[in-house]
Amino acid sequence: MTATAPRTPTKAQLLELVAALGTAQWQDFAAAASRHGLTSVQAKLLAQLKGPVPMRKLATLLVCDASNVTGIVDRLEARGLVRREPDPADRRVKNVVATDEGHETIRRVRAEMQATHSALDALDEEERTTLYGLLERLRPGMEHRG
Amino acid sequence: MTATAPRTPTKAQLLELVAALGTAQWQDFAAAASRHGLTSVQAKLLAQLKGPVPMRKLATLLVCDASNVTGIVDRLEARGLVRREPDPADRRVKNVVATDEGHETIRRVRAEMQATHSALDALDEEERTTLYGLLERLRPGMEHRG
DNA sequence: CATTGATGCTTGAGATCGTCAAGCAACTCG
DNA sequence: CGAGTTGCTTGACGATCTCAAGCATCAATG
Repeated sequence: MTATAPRTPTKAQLLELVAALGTAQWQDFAAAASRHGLTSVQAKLLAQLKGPVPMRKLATLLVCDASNVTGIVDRLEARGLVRREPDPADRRVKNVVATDEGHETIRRVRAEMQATHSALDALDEEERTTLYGLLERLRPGMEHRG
Repeated sequence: MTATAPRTPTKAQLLELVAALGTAQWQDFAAAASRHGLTSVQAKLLAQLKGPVPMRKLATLLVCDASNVTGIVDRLEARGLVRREPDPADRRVKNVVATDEGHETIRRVRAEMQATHSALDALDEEERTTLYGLLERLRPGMEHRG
């Protein structure tokens, strides 16, 4: 133990740091979205639309009530960023699809997350690989509470 | 160099993973807060109160308008979790202080973040140290946009 | 001391977010 | 067909958030 032996952080410290970074990234996202006239929630919904997604599925992904999704999609649709399309297999279902403008907008929001990008740029390839591996190990425990 | 060489993730993949974990942790926090009748924002404000904090400072910490803090503190105060105290040095300022019940409540919320805790438990000491070090390197870039 | 300007907090208006209860349409199964 | 379930919307209501306006206090200046 000479040069490279940082003390082991307590779980509380680690938790606090993870929380701080999560918050910082969310603020970064919210600010980028805001520059395009979107709220964080609207941008988050838009970010789910790689393809057609039923309203119900969106409620699950955003962890909120289905009735809430109705309003958010209403506003996005009014601005021409998404469309509601009938589902050919089930007439109850409405699939939400991002328009070209919608895709372009969320692409820009992601690109403009400067704080996050520059933070990640501080790591070299090996560090990113290590970080990715560790975060992947955290994921299972985090998401089975959906 | 033989067994341990996972492919380097793209920056986009890493970004997505960080976002997913941040969201998961936030949901975990919100759920724990909700069990104590608190909204996420109320709990987040409560979490800042290690000591007396002026309203203005809270607005800065929560990255929102000061008028917003007024309402949040109003509701916390109505439930006996915080108090407003006059600042002896500046009569314009009101310092917000957590009551004993307030401290106890936020302590429990933190303790009940099961998904987050069990996720961190999946790492051994060395991994936690490594993760902490990497996340600390990310921090500077993330927060100088406050 | 009086004036001017800045700062801290609150209030009110208005939009969004979020839940719950209720309702309608459509699907499923017996 | 009939009963129960599911998907979506609506309406009511509270919480969050911003902006503009207002009041009290502080700080600086003449």
